[in-house]
Amino acid sequence: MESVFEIIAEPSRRAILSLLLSSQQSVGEIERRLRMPQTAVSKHLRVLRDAGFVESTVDAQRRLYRLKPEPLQEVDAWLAPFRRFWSAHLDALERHLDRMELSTQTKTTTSKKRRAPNRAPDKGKTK
Amino acid sequence: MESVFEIIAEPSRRAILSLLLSSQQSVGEIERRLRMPQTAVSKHLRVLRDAGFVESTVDAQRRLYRLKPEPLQEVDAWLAPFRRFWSAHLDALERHLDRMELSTQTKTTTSKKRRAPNRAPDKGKTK
DNA sequence: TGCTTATATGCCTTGACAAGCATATGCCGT
DNA sequence: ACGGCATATGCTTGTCAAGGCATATAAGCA
Repeated sequence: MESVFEIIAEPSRRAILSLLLSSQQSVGEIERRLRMPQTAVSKHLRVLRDAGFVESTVDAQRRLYRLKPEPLQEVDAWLAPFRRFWSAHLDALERHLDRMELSTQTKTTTSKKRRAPNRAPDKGKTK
Repeated sequence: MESVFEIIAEPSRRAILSLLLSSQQSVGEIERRLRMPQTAVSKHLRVLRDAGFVESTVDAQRRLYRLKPEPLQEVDAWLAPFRRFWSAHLDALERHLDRMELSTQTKTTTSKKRRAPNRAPDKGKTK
C-alpha cells in the first residue's frame, strides 16, 4: 500500500476519516452510519491504523477509533507548493481583470466549468 | 479512474505535477527529467488532462503541458476540515504543556502565531 | 517525396486490492 | 461455563490499472 495518497484514494476510507472528524467512534457505529459490512470496516480501519491515520483504544468489547493528524499533514505538505501556484495565478488573473476594466462582475470560481477568460496563451520561448 | 484522489495516488503522476510547478514542459522534457519511457509519460498526461489537472497547447510537433489548479483545489477543500481538526489539537497540546510548566523553552518566541512545540513524536504504543 | 522527430494509442500481461463469505478471537452477562 | 455480541482475519474471486511493446499519427526537414 505504501503511500498516504494510495490510502486515501479509497472512498470508504475517506468516508471513515471524515466520520471520525466529529469524534471517536466504535467499529459498530461506523458500520451503521456508513452502511457498510463490518468486515469491510475492520479491514479499512486496519489499513488506516497501519498507516497512522487512526489509533484505537479498547473499551470492553468495543474498539474506539480516533484520528491522528500526521499522515494527512503529509498530504497537506505536498499540496503546499501548489497552493502557492494557484494563488499566484489568481492574483495575476485579478490584476489582469483590473487592468482591463472588465465590467461584468465575475463572481469568483464556484462551479467546475469556470475557465480563465480567453487570453492568448503566451507561447513564449521563455524557457 | 474517477476521483482526483485516485489520480494523484500514482507516484509518477505526482512527479509530473510537481515538475510542472516550475513551468510548462513538453512531453520530451518530462520524459528526460523524470527518466521515464515516453509512452508512460503520454499515458499519465492523458489521465491528468482528462481529469483537468493539466492542459496542453501545441507548439509545432511538441505539446506543452501546464498545470490547472481546480482538481488540486478540490483535494485541498477535502483536507480543510482536517486542518481545523489538527490545529485545534495542537492548540490543546500547547495549552496543556503550558499548564504543566514544561521547562524546555521554545526558542521561537513569536507569540502571535502559534506553532507546534518541537517535541519528540510520541511513539506511545506502536506495536 | 521520403526521412526523422515528437507524441499518442492499442493490445497484452501482470500484479494489487476491494468485496464477500466463513471463521476465529475475545469480552460480556447470567 | 455458555451463549451472544463486537471485532478481526484468512481465503477466494473479480476488476482494474500500470508497464511494456509495437505501432499509428503528425509535423518538420532535406
